[in-house]
Amino acid sequence: MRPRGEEGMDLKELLERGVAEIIIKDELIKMLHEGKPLRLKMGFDPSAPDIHLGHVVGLRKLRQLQGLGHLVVLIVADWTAQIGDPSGRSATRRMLTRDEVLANAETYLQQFFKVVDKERTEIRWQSEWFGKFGLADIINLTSKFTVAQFLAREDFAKRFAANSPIAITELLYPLLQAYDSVAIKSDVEFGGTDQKFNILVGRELQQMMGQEPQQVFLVPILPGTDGVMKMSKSLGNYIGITEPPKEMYGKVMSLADVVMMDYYWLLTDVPDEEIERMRREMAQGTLNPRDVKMRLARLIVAQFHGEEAASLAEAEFKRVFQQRELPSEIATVYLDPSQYAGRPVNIADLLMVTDLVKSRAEAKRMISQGAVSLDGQKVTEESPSITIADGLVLRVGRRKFARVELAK
RNA sequence: GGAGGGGUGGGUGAGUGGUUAAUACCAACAGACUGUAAAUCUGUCGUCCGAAAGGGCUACGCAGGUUCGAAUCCUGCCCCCUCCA
Repeated sequence: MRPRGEEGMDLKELLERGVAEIIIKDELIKMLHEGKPLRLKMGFDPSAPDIHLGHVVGLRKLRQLQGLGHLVVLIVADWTAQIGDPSGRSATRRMLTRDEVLANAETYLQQFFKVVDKERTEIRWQSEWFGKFGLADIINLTSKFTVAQFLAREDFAKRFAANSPIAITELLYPLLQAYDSVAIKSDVEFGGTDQKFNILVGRELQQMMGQEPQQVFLVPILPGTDGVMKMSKSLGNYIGITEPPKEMYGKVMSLADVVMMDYYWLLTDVPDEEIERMRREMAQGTLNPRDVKMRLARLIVAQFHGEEAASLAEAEFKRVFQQRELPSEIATVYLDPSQYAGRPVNIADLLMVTDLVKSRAEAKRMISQGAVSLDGQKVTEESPSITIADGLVLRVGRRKFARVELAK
């Protein structure tokens, strides 16, 4: 599934809708009018192979520009991934083996091409050029920049002022990224607003090495499902593009209302005027935000799973969460008859063996909170036992279900 | 090389001998309500036994020790950070 409407998309809209900043916009427009295919640089860190909606914001822009005939150059940062981050501050940036890099790259590409056109993409491995880099090359590279230049970056300046550590590798990283731009002769580099500094370093290095400096295309950072922090896997507030339709739909529905319209703006093709209209009508109270969010959920699921899956996910959502009925499919757990047939079974035990709770303590908590039901009947006793009948449906809270059956 | 600060439950971060399974905030989970898995309110939030009352076990970087009793004191070790050189 690909975002719709990218072919022949209005240039003005392409450069404004869902865009944070373009440096230098006039030059980019000029380049786009010249008609020759531009090289659109996008980097990928193989230590984090899963793509979530936050990444999709930029990928949609790539796709739209591909629609105008331009070429995406995807850089697999295999070389830096194999160095790792020796500062050890982040467990996510550990050193990867060659095999891990390859496996992650494969996963990534598979997801990447759900949004970006494979036919108009060139894949480059960073080790192509850094593989033959020596110490002299690195010193040569660092000699082109000063500490003052780096302190111009707000993040570094703040940390420096606050006596917080700044690892040398953190200074090296933008240089490597900048050299990538030189290596592939990038015309435009894409990234979130947090990449501004790094991408600008790329511009400078290209100029120093006699290339035309790349343009900088920055997209806004997408807020996560909590509506406060940026979407990221480590914060657990993300929606992955390979998540199943139901899950994806549900997660969109769990978005804080305040960021709903950002999602429309950044991740859908709903026209600006219509977004404005919805915003207005919700403020007036004539439009139910729930319906606006349901439409959003549907649009997003459809992008990755198709219209049909989106409809099914929506129907399922209505059934399970709005009407509190059972989902269409419930996993069946088969129990050993010699242990469970024809005798009373403690419900807490049953919740354990069906994996609906993590511990007996949790099971008791759930029961006392009135979260447990059997065939739709709420469990109210403190320590209930039942005799198992085939097809019995257990429910814990709103989202967890299991059907039990005695194994034959 | 020298001086100092610190490692606490998913996260931030209190707590300097007992009433501390450990304040608070965030996240998470449940319930109510609703406009949705939004917002709000209430509750829960190590685990095992127990219907419950209650009782075990495990937990404050690691290993020992002092003590009736330690996250808190002592010793050693590991790790992180800051400053001076």
